[in-house]
Amino acid sequence: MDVDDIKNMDEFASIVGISRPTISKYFNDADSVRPTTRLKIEEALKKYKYRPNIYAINQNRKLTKNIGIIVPYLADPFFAEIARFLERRVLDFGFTPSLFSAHGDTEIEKTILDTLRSLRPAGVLLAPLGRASDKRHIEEFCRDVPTILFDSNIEGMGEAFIGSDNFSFVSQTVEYLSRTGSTPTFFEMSDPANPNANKRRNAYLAMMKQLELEPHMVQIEGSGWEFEEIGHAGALKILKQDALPTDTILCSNDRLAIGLLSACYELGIRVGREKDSELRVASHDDHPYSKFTCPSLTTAAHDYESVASQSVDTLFKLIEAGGRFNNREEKLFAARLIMRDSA
Amino acid sequence: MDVDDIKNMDEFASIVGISRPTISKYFNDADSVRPTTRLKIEEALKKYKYRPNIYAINQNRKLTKNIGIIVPYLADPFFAEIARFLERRVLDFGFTPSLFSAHGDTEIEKTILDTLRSLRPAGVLLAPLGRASDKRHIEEFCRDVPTILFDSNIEGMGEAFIGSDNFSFVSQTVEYLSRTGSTPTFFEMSDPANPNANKRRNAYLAMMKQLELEPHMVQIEGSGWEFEEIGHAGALKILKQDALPTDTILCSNDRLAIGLLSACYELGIRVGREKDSELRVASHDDHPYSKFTCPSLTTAAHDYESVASQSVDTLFKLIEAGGRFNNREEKLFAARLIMRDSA
DNA sequence: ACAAATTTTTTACGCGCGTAAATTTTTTAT
DNA sequence: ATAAAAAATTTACGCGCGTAAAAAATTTGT
Repeated sequence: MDVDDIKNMDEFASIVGISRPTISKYFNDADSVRPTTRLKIEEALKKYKYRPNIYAINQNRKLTKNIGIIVPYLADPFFAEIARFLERRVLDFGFTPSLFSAHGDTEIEKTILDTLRSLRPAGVLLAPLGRASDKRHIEEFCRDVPTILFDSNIEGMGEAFIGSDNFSFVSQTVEYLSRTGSTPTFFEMSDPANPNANKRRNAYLAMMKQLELEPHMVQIEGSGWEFEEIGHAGALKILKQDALPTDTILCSNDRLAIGLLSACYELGIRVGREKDSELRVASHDDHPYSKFTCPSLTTAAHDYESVASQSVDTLFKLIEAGGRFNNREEKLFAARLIMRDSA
Repeated sequence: MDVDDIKNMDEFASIVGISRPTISKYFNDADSVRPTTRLKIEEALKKYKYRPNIYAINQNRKLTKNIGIIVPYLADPFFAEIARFLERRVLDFGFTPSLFSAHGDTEIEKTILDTLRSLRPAGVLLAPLGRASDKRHIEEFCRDVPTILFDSNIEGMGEAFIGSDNFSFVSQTVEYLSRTGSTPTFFEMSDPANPNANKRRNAYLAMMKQLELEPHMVQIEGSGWEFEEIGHAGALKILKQDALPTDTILCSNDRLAIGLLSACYELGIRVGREKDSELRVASHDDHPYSKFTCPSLTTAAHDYESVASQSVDTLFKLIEAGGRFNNREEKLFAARLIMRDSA
């Protein structure tokens, strides 16, 4: 039955009746031993449920089976969601994911990097804070640890970047909005920390030029990661002074839109695509809550699954390649327009 | 300058000119060595930035400096938020937090427990799935690892439980709602997985009895952790058939309320405490997004800070006590009523 | 059935650090 | 200054496992 007082591989080996090196081989790769011995080991494993000491293993292996996952802000369900996909995929490869959140803080991000380095992970999936990141620190980290960046790109950092194609996001929303109604006004933070925000701004300007429309920008104040609060406060200010150039708003991201929609509600502004609506609102990200805003939010969706899969696959390709690529790959996934009630 | 090719403590010791055991002592407790030697070590540390191998340390120490944190569903911002508090507090103690999410899945929770056990953590903070948890598995885990439960209680599991006082939540909302308007109807899932949900139901019934009011329950179908979706679908059904016994709804938790409010919006039902409102809605948790619902949600707030602090403090008390308490402590924190626009 | 190829066993060392015991050095108290 | 106390050093062993090399056993091909 359950006899689990086996404390090392030697004991387990003598119980199974197989030498320790063979047992060791089995745990490194179950297929590297003869089927008959594998069976013997696995049956003994059920009876005695012994597990090799993870610390002893990692001390002696050049490469651990740990994969670090770092996100900038875990309280944002978008990152929680993508982290979930990443974790699952890492487990599929037989590796152990370790999840960290920088909580929007530069120093915490640095601490995580240091902690992670001492864990000697096989590789790391990093979604950096962006502008707030300590680039030198990240660069130094990437020299020691095979790292793939995802979601937020920082030029030259890491061996590859996997993310979403911001132009694809914005071009679809802009095209849709301008085709079905008035010209969209771009609603964003004046000084965004996230590089995607800048790319979206540029994409908006490029699209408006392409469509030969006059661009309008509303840039609100605020810093940090409390985007809903920032969007709410900024929208209240703008809406109260009736300073909107058009009656269609395209938010840089869904979290700002959530704040904006709540401000509209407070002020009694009817949002939607119906005839009696005063304002249309669309956005980007397909945040898990964008389905439950009032009205539900028209947005452009990330391909979570693809970004996560590609990130993990690329990381393992990198690990197999010895931690270095010849060229820094960049892979971007297109957005999918989600039409709901807000626009 | 930066010379970081020191690979073990022996090398570092000879560079500093101090014996290895003393260096080892320093890393275990910087105050355990003479101030002058401490200074020597710390200056060398800056020049050569050596860090002891974490795996070698943990292999030889009976107790690691790891603290496991397990939450049932990290995509719920409530858990992301409390995890953030917990992490910070654990770091304050000089320990390393490892965060895991069961993603609402029994098997994942079991896997996490197994992984964590092999990490030999000094202690674990566990918010279990609840009814979906494999109790035998958790019980077995708690025998090996000093564990504190938080948020969701499972009788007898772990050495202590820290959470919120569900009666405090419900008594305040019920009292407020019944005092200022019509009798609240309790809105919940018919078969909730979370033990807090059951406690809230009972608290509602007890409070209604105490106030000598007739209780009304609306129980909606659904399973899993997508509470917004469940609340939305359930509310649509109820509202469409006009089956509400009163014009005041008290949701079991904010995530259900978020779904319910979006359903109300879709159906054009005016929610709020103004004269022309048709329905009042209140809830419990003070979910990070409850400020941005339409209308903003009147709710009862957790004392995040206290629950987190108390959980971590209790865990370290447990660790110092050798992993066992004589009595299983239970500490509950009261709620704070947050009045917003929905009721 | 025999040689060749494969797998397993035996033996042995090393990883980096914790830690105990005995000794030496330094600090503190009188 | 001297004895007592505290801290540091020396020495040495152990933790549990990876892994290399050589020998032995097993499997495979013919």
